[in-house]
Amino acid sequence: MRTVTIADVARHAGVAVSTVSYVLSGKRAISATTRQRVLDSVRVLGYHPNAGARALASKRANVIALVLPLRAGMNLPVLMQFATSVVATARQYDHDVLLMTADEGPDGIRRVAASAMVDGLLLMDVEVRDTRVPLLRDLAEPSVLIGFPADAEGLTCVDLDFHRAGAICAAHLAERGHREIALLGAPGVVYERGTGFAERTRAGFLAEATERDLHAVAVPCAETYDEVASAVKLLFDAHPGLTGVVVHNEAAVGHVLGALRALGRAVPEDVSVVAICPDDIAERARLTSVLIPAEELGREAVRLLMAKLDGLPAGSILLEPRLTIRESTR
DNA sequence: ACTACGCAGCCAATGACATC
DNA sequence: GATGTCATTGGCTGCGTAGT
Repeated sequence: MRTVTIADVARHAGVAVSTVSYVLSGKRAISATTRQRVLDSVRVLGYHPNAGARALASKRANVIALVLPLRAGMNLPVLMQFATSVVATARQYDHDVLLMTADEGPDGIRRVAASAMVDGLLLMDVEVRDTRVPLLRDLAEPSVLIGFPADAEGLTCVDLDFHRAGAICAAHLAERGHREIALLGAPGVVYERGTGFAERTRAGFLAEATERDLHAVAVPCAETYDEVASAVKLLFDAHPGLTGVVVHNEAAVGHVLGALRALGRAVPEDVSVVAICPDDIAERARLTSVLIPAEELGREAVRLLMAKLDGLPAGSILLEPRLTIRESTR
């Protein structure tokens, strides 16, 4: 059976092709009776617009690219929260999402953008010196970054204010009377790569600790139980007076708690723990935490990209972190 | 003023035909 | 036979306008 085109709908409804187009796009007023006749024909014939033809005529693909590197040390559940939120929000703006991983490198981004396959790009896991950033400046298509590169001039970026997040955690522990605190961060490779959020959390944490005259250390943290356990043991061997720990590593949170238990240190009686992680993880373990608002970040990123597609100015956004106090700190 | 129509144009792929 | 030129094709959008 031949696919149904807009011409079939027009014939069936007894109107012009352009009238059908206007009914469907809503860009011009069409009388209620004509409108209903067209919509009935659409339903009866089972018409769906041809995306290729629509892109040809409108110069809009109604597709955005989500560039997601899937590098070592990334936390997949959090990444999926972002991706889900991006796809759902894009649908609200009548856009679909093309998922790109990093295997193809900058060439892949260039190819997809230059071929008019997508109208705009969303980049996740942006590094401080991201090689993709210079490319984005040259591209005709608008883009939004989730994460901040070193030089964000002329770019639209969205992120949680991780510097503040690190500081808030240190401040909370200080207010609860802790004098010696530690940050267990992302895996080492993440710092070596220059991923902004990891570095900024550490900087904010250490700066706030210095400000409040605390003794503070920050160490990277792997994700298998054995590695976490030995890191935690080393930490307490080196700093026996440690009573406050901030964990900025979703995958390691559970292991850190297990390792503390194994060392005979009770939470929160002996050690207070603050996590920077999605709410569901913190909720499950009743941890005091700063939420990573993946859902909101994805939504805001799409919103900004859509604004840019409409030619509107779109400034960068830093979301203010919020601390939720649960049972793991005292 | 309002409604709906006609038609040019969007761009890459393909076919028809001419030239080397 | 390979190569070049040009018109046509596809589904849809949106400007300009005819008919009330």
